[in-house]
Amino acid sequence: MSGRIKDIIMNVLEEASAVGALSTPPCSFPSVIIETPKKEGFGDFSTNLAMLLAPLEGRPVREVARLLGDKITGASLDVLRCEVAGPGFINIFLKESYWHGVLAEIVRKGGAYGDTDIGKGKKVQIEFVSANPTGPLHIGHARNASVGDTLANVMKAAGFEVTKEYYINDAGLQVYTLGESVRLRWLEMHCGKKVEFPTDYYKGEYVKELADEISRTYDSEILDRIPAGQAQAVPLFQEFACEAMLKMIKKDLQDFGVEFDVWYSEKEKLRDSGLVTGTMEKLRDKGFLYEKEGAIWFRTTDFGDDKDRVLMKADGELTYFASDCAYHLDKVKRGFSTVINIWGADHHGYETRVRAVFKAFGCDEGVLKIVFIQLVALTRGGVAMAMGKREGEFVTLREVLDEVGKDAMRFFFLMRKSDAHLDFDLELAKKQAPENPVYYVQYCHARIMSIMGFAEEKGARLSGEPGLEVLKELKLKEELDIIKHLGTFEEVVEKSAVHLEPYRLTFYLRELAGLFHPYYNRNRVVSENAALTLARLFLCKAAATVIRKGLGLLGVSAPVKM
RNA sequence: GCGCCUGUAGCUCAGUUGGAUAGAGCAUCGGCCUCCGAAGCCGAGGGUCAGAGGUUCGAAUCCUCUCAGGCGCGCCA
Repeated sequence: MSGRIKDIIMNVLEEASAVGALSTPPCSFPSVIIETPKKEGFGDFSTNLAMLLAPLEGRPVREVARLLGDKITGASLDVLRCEVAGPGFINIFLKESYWHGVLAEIVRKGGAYGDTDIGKGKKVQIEFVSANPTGPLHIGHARNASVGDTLANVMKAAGFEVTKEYYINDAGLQVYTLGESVRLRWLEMHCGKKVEFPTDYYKGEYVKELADEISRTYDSEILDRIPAGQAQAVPLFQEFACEAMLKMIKKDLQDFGVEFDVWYSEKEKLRDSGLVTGTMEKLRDKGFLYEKEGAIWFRTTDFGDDKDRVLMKADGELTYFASDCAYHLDKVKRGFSTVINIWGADHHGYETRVRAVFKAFGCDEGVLKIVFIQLVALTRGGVAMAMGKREGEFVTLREVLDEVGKDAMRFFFLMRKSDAHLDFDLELAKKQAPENPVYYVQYCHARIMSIMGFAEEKGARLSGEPGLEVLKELKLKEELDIIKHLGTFEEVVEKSAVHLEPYRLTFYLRELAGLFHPYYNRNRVVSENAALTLARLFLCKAAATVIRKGLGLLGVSAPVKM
């Protein structure tokens, strides 16, 4: 909404330069920054333009500010007046009619309000969650999923073409270990054998469940005929377990409101297809590989890494990193202009390594963006809860989902910057009480819907789009404040997308609800005054629309009743 | 030891990317339902922005150093 004002100012600058009122040529103008001041009395918008321009002009700041202020006032009927304040800010005061126009536009756009085209249809890939299919998703994955999915929604709204992708790490040691873990449990539980269970194997209860399941699925004779040698026994267990885990993960995510466009199998797409070995050959041709102690190394130190990395181990197995080289190269080949990885913060040491791949192939490193997600500290009524997959004691996404629900979870996970620690208290998230912020916003929506229902009973019905004659009834400061806040929604969506910071949405929505609730408490929407009632109903409608849209981007429901 | 992240009210965090007198929520205390949803509202107290320098019209924000906490530093993923 500040865009129109910005245009006006840029025109003013160019014109002033053309007629000689400014000596600075248009090519060296500072970029025009419009702010919405946080203080009352500083106008609707303000700009620091004069402070940046004055040194170039070689004139006093206030003189330049006054000159520009006068011209801005004259340039648009929407501008009431401009004031020069403080060290040289130009504070711009707009007429009420400007804001009525903003409200009308929001109502007209409806559910499409908030959508912009700054992404210009650029292809973006967001890879997130990508948990190994070696166990159920835990609470950390839930945060990752919330951030990734909301970021995808926000970027779509901002006009990017987004592909959501889950990388399935279904080759290598971890899934092998899972298969072995299940096999050992099976031997123990269904063959009555005494087994030594290695400490670094998966110990969770779900491993035993898998052992049960496999014994039900397969004829015991088939399993019995498996020779004692592990190498042959494992594939059946491994595939079975991996598939079962993946199925569970997909179901968890679906119930959490997250759908992926692509499930990318490491085994199928990278290993079996020969993409990994092909990529290694290319690296070899470029001279970045060498052999040492029976392993094949990638000289990532050429690209800022602090040590070289193994691609093929001495035992002939490929490393996870080998796959990742091929995977990231493939992402670039698929034509994405931006590739976003959402990683747990414990992976940050991995970043330079992956960037080395881009550099080695001469790819623009700027296409890779990594969002780090800090750990979630889970508490119940303030008491810490244990985490950690290997220990077999972890809180799963499913448990929390069943207990507190999708809405509270998704909202809570976006109440903090991704790279900040997050305290998540189960008792609080569950509470249907004022200290639970998700209800504060949802309640606002339900309340507005209720008001509109009441209005309809009284015979006040909204139809079509509001004209300025109708909206001119909205004169209260509180009403204009709500419109102004509604007017920044597009900008919030854009900034969330561009800065990869979807958490901005939760703050925005809390602020919006924080403006509406007090307004409601002090003023009647539905009253004897028909004209005023109509105008206020339009205001309500716009607020509800934006809340619904915002919650929708977060993957949180906007209930009509609660 | 090296690298990344963090340090703002009692607690949990914002702070429009360098702007004007640093803001919310929770917690605490005191008020508000004959009237559209009290899951709400109104009011009060609370600060050496970890510390020290520097950059400039101007710093919570940028640079350097120190202190404190978290994470990472595998032929694991």
